[in-house]
Amino acid sequence: MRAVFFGTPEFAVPSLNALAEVAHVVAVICQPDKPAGRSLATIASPVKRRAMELGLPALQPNKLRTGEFAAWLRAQNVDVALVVAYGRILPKDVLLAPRLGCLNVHASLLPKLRGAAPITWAIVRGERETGITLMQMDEGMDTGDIIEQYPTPITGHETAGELSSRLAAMGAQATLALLPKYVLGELSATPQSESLATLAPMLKKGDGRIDFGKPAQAVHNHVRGMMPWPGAFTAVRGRMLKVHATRVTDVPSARASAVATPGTVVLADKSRVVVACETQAIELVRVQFAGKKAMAAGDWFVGRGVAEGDRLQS
RNA sequence: CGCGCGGUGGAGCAGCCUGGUAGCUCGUCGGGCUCAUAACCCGAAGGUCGUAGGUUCAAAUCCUACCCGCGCAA
Repeated sequence: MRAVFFGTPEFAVPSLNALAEVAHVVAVICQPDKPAGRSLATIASPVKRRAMELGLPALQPNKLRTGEFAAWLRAQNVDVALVVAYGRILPKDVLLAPRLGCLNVHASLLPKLRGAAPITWAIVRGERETGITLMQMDEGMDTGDIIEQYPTPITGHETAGELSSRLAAMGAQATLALLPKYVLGELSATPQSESLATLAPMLKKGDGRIDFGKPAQAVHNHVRGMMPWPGAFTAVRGRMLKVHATRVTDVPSARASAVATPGTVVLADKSRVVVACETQAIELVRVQFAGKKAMAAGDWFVGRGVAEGDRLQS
């Protein structure tokens, strides 16, 4: 089997490894390197680095819609293209270039959570189950016919980063198990049911801001979902505060009578810091100020950076 | 040269501007108290103040260079 791989971030690396095992990978296509990091140094994407390790040629076209790229792809004479978190919409001529079209590993149980950030939104919305879907790509945003799905439960404490690792591994398993069969024509595909579709839009600046006006469970889901990127945050005493880990709890009965406007610190001692939410309360387990390292809530209190009655600005 | 912050006993911080005995809240260890407590009381150990130079009678504090950690932005 001859194939090409489209992908860019860490999530796609296991699938690239899997593809390299079951196919002759003619080329790896990823997004152009961009300046990143504190010094604005340009760093190669995880997929590009892995491609180089595997000795595979990496391409980083700036534009796919010129017709030029599709022509090049047709000339490669591949059976199939595997697309995993490439980060760009493929035009029709590219989709049709491989003999059997393009397949996509998507990190949700389609038609739920179509879009760029399915893992984050699965956690933020409190889904109990998610998974990966192998599908035939069409021109829509994650609207293609489904070949196979692998479900997995979402535990109550895992972050988007942790779930992402698990799903990336599942994507690799799917590639390993299903791609050869697909190329042999042994698998069929089923259209998605449009009525069940939901969206998982790309994360924007500020999506990480915490709203304590929601139930504690929702705040907890938000914090887990935004971890490690873009990170959940709020502000205390005029300083930006990242929230790394939380725990749903109740406002201690002794304090229940206190003013518990959402966002108010209702308990702060050397062991924990608890903030009122719309219902119940959220214990801030690990936090971080701009320019500082992450610290346990107890250390935050011991250093006198927080006290009962402080307000966190949602 | 993208912007900014920080590196002080094990932890989180103050002190630096206006050089001159190492401070605060915890933790640890020993002892005491209590039916009890992530409680309280008494005592103790533990620090080359990131590194290297410089200025000075004297540097955590002022100057220079470098190393490390981090936030924003991308």
